[in-house]
Amino acid sequence: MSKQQASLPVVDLNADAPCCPPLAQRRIPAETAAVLAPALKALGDPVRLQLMSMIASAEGGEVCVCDLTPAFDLTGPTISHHLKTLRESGLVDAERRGTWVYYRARPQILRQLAALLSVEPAPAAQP
Amino acid sequence: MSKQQASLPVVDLNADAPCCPPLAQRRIPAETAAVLAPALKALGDPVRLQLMSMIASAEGGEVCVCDLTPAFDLTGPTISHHLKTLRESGLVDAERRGTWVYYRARPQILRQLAALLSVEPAPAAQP
DNA sequence: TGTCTGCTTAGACAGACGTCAAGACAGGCG
DNA sequence: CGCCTGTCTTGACGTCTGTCTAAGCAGACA
Repeated sequence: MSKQQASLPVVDLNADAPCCPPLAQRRIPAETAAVLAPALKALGDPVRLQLMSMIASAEGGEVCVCDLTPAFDLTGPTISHHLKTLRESGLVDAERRGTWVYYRARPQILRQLAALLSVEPAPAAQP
Repeated sequence: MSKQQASLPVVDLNADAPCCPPLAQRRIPAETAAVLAPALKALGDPVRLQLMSMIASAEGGEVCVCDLTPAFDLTGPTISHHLKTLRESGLVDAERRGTWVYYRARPQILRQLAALLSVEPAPAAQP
């Protein structure tokens, strides 16, 4: 097997380097949009955005579900459902240790999205 | 009453400076999530993400709807609907000039979102 | 071993979303 | 003035999403 195959995903969401130039710099191709849109969609819900923030900002890099659930006026299954969405988008990872399940962020994808949305610092009145 | 009223928007999406610290640095409050999530949701559709890219990267800073529609296998009304969604999220602005309607990006909100999703450069293998 | 706690899965339901066809409106041109 | 082109709005339809209750599963502890 060669290192790169044609069937490899067009965009590698796990790469450390930005996968693509900023959205405002060049028109992004349909394939890139199809890969990145689901991650943005996953963050497009207030509950999931807060969950993502709680996980990503957690000390030690991980947080127990038992600490996430009481922070919302939602039932356990609903929180679990949102966490599953974040998991399937590749934004977080879960691991069971004994009784509890711990979630941790995958900063690579956040970096990809931040790079995608980045804009030049300012319109900068041209000289 | 103090200078700030409770009814003021918690987050100013049009400010040039980032409204809030990165999502991974501190847990974002519910109000912030409620304001920013809709913008992410709007970008969470592949068609709208491409539209946003086409508008934001357009030369001259604006683009005619007549140039956007033929780029997709979708009907005019559907593109118009997606553009309306982007408009209502505050991501773009529209202006009619004669027969055609021109769209232009609002980079402030993109900046807010990029700042929100930004992560420290790398985990940096500790010495 | 039995039971308890914590998390996920399964099923159901109201509401929102993406898409299209048809109609309405604005502006240009013969 | 009347028609034509280009875009937006409206209404409809099927699908997806967010939420809940009920049930299932995994591990801990007496």
